[in-house]
Amino acid sequence: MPTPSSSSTKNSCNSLDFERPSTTVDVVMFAVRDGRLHVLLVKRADTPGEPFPGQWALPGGYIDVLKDEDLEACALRKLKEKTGVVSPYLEQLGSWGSKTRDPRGWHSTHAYFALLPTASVITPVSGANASEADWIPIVGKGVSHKLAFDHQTILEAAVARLRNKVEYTSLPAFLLPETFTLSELQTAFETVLGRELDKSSFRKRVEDAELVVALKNKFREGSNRPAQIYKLRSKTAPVFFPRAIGDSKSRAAK
Amino acid sequence: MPTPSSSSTKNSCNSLDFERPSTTVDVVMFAVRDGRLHVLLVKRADTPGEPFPGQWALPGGYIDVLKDEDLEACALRKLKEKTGVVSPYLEQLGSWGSKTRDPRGWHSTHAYFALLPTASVITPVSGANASEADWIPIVGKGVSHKLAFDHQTILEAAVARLRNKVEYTSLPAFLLPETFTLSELQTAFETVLGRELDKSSFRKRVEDAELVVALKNKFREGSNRPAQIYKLRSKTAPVFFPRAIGDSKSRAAK
DNA sequence: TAAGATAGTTGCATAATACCACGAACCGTG
DNA sequence: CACGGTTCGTGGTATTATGCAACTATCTTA
Repeated sequence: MPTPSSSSTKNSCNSLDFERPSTTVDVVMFAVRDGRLHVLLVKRADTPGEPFPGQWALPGGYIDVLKDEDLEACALRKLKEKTGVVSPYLEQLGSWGSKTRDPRGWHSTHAYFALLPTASVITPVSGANASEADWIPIVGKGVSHKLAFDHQTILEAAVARLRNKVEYTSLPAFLLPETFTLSELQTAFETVLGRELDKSSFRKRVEDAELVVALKNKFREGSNRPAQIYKLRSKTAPVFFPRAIGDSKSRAAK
Repeated sequence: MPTPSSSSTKNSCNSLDFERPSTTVDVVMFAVRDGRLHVLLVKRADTPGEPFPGQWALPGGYIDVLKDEDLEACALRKLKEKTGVVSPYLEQLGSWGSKTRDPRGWHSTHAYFALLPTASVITPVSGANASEADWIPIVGKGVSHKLAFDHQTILEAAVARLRNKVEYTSLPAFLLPETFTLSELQTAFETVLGRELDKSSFRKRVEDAELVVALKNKFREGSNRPAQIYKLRSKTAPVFFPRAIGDSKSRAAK
């Protein structure tokens, strides 16, 4: 993760030029491990002079104007560097920028969030060039660590967005391996949602939306009655259900 | 709208420093004029050397690291400069950044979209310091002009987002003056949606969501039967309806 | 072979909307 | 001052996707 070598306070030049804010890209990467939702966080270097040394932060960093063609390419690069995954579900989350969010001066960040299939999580973290990294479980609105910068805010926004979208999209499907049973799919929804769902309703919904395709003669065996194995009809495009799941009371903002 | 005085190709300094992308904020401002949805566009200066001279573009420009506290403040500043409106509905739309979207080099922009009440549109455009500006009608997915940079893409994203949100939120209410009749409210929805709605369903929806409050003994007179006048229960917070409007077929992406 | 567990189905209740029809209040005209 | 025309406002049934509950099916384990 690149870092400006001059971490001096102001980076404007002799400047008739406008002083320009620094720009970063951060990625909130979600995955399910042993039935719980996790985020990938990195521990910042303990170098003095660097802001928030030794603190947990979202993976990300400065845009490389030579390597990165555009914002999404930059996010994908960081994703690949950290997890090795090349084409996960990736969505722009929003951007945060202010005078004060980074002690080095005006910074803005473009935040993305990604959903990684469980398979790829087995490669937990290559201890790459950068510092430590680990999967941290989501607790409540975020995570039980203090995060660097405004990453707490960003993470909470990502969790809120994901939880909200579960209500009417098929996003949790992207947290599963290529093939899965309907029970596993339902569990993924429940994990993200933090609440149990009715089996019958869930299956009708999935069926009517034509989200999945049954694999002929493929069954998950070993645990009692064998379960039909399915795959997604579209590996990349999420499905939008006609109505939100859950009772109208539980739904609220954004 | 500020512009870097050195419009030379590269703006990195002597630089051990990382070369950093330029950052702008653009605002898609919507309003309803004589029954049609409009956007505010500005004509770029005809200065040679400037990219896209004389072309229509979204209002926006570079972040002022001295004046702007954060991104939203920057968007609000531009809104006020162009329209005089100080507290409209404002929502972050997304960000676009790439090596090629601005011929001067790596640029990224933070895009917002705003909904302005019809009253404030009477002040169409102060010909302020900058160049020409005008309200342009939305046709189809966007506007029938060629726009500078990737502003066509951004505008289309804004229109799509607005149209999508009409289905399940009360956003069009922010396009109306403080007080209005239910018919006017419905018309605002229809204007944005581009399709007619059933009166009975619409009113039940609005009623159940407790979106509006009736003003006792206030009626719009002059046109046949007087109509009850209402105001929003909350001037700032949108309401989320329990289900999407319209038949499930018409609904599709994002 | 019976008990337990997971998979999968069926039927009725519910909630918010679509669709259609009607009543209410005001405006113009003759 | 009756009467058609227009806009405002409401009420009734149909539709659709979900919630909820009971039931059957198939395998494992003892």
